[in-house]
Amino acid sequence: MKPFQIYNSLHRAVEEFVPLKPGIVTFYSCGPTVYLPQHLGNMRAYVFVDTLRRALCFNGYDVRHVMNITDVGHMTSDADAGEDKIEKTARAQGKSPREVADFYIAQFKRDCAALNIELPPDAPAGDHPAPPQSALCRATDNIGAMIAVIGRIMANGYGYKTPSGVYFDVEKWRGPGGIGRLARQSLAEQHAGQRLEHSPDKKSPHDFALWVLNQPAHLMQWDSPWGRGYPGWHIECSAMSMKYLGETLDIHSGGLDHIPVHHENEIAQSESATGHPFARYFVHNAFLVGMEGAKISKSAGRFPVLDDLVAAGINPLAFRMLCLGAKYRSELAFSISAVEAMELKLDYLDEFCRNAQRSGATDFEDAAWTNAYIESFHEEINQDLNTPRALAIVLDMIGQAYRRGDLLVLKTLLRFDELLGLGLAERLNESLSEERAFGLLELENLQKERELARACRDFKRADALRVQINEKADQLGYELRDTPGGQSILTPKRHRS
RNA sequence: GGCGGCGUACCCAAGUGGUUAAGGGAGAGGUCUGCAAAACCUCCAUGCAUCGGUUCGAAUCCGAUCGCCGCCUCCA
Repeated sequence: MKPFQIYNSLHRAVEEFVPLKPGIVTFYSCGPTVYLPQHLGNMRAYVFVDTLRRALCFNGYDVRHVMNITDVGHMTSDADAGEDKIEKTARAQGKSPREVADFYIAQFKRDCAALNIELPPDAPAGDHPAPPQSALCRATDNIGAMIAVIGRIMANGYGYKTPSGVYFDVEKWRGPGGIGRLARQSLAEQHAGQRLEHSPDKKSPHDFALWVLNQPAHLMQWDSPWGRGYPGWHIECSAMSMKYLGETLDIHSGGLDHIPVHHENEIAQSESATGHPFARYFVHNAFLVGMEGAKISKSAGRFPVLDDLVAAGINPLAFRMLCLGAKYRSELAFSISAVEAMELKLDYLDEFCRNAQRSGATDFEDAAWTNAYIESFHEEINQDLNTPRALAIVLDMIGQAYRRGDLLVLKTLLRFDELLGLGLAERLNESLSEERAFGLLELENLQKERELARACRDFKRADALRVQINEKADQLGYELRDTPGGQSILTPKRHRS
């Protein structure tokens, strides 16, 4: 089996993945900013993060995963005097910033759960002598860690204090490649068009805030060695990744849009503080786009959220499958019909699982012919997460199973689903709720009656009974279907069949 | 103005130098079935925005043109 390979934005190439410490991966993901619901574009990013995490686990790595939650410090503009987005929402809704953040964090977690995105456990609040190695951590719980990093940057001479804040001295920093290593864009090039506003306190317009001072209107303020204020918008990632995962990360993930500014600045800050490389692999996901090919974004106003799909009666996991149907580095054009096509296929997988179980697949080892599929599946995953190919292999295997009349491939399929995360095992094992079980029991008599009618070739009566049964079964999400053996069965209703 | 990306069938989408251009949806035909449904089978791009070039050979490399999009402001 070829080793896991991933596209590294640092070198713009697909590279073999080799962790710093054998068997262990430190993985930091840029998480949500919680002042609005996460739209489907955001959720695509987290499906990608989850898929990458699963792929690393699939390859036997012990993954230590940290994701941040930005609940302070994102400005409505980068002019160093903009309004904090969370505070803006708080004012608009008459809530405290913490309440706003809590609300959207809960919603984020709920959406992740619906998509089978496994988040790291909540980090304990406050400073701990031995912080956990996987954590979902909030910026406002880690102000101390941020101040510590800023202190190191200052001590190393890369920051300077002014009345409006503490800034990072971009011109002075000459780390490997300097600023622009990731984006491959020199500072001169970056600002050829000059859209950046100058703050009179900055030595250079490229300098960015580490700690903002003298903004009395801001609700969220903390004391620091430089005065009362709040952190700049890049420092949390440097501080929290260091705190939980160490000074050099194996993998740092985020959206493509983070390359030129956020990640550049993170690298500069972190490396000027520690003197060590910040992250060995930077991975970035491409956007979900609308039908016109335009980016879906929070600032653009209208954007679909997971609840919109749920309202349309679509299984959220169909959206996950849609994401898996395209490479994470390709733009994906979103449409309801595209999700529906995937939902159809998801139903097909569920149906296969039930068929396989009925034929006793849970009691036997899988057929030997699945080995070739296991190998090629793993190979595609290790090839920079080629999930579309992997999905094609899964479907091919199932078609093969039906064709051979040998459904003993359930274990293999469920093993694949550990990577795909479509929840096949959960739905298969989902025990019927009492109410539903009771309802189905009631239908069994009618079902037997119909079978009798069929045996007597009284098809008129059989069809009438089927209509009657289906009317009731439909309410329970089931439908009647005849099997080749002549038996009739009640089975979960397929979507849009 | 600078940097970057994309353009593959009706739709979504793999493939980035080499036999017949993955897979899915939609569509057409068929097998099976009392009928339905499910499942399976067959068909569905001599062509990969356009035009040139390199090569024995290109969707894949190079150049030009057209079109779309992203970033350089908060953004996955």
